Amino acid sequence: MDYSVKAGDIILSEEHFSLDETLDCGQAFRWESVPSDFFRTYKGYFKNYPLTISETCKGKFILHNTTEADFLNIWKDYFDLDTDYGELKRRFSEDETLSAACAYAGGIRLLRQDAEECLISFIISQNNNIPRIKGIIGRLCEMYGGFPDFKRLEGVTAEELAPLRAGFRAGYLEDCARKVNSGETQLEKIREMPAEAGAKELMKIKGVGPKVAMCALLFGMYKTEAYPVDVWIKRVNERYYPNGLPDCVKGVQGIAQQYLFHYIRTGAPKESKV
DNA sequence: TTCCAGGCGTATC
DNA sequence: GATACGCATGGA
Repeated sequence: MDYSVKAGDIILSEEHFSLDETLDCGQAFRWESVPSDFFRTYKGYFKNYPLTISETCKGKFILHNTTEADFLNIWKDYFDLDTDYGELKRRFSEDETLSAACAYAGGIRLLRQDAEECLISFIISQNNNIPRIKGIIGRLCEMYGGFPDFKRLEGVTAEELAPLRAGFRAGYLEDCARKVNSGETQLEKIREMPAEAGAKELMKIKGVGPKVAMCALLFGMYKTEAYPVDVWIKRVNERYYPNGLPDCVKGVQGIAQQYLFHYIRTGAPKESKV
């Protein structure tokens, strides 16, 4: 990673980074591609700090209207720019499937997102599709003038959330807000726990099962050993890893999961019937 | 019309 | 502990 300041913008070089592959791969739901003169431009947020970022060519980026202080304090961490993804991918290359997945979409990075936003977002994600998840979250942000933290959601009821059209998940959000605000669920303690113990704690919330808990830990608390298993990863496990994951992913299964998730959905050859 | 979407709660065995 | 089924909503 290398950067410079130029006319109020940050100019960033990072070889292992693609906006499409990182911001539109189902780990974050508040980034949208917008028209521009550049190869690609996205608008989105960390918490409620806005950013417009362009990819001008492979490995070259502009963070528009961004001070060096904001880059160093917010965006460098958010985009996980201190982690060497080249080194990670070299480790993954020991495994044939992961090697193919990294070759297919080598610009994926694991975002260091906000814990509260991720917990809420992945409760909404269950038995749902990505465009509709984005719609519900968009309406939530509209209702509260930005993504609400749990303090903002204190005492909220499923009825009050009806305009979101979140369906049966509204009741889950109500229970989640109540448990976090009462201190029954302590996210900062969970952040310090090993993933398995943290997941067990999160699963006391109604509507949080193993998959949502692991997503909250991986995406919202950078627990890289958390390995969320959804229908797609279940297919990966059955097809490529019937005897378990390879040793080379130890400790960073969650990052490997991102490459595998994207690969099995859009890149892997179709399974032929025997 | 039916099926599916980054699952989970509940009932039943 | 394993398995079957319903669940709100909306797009394909």
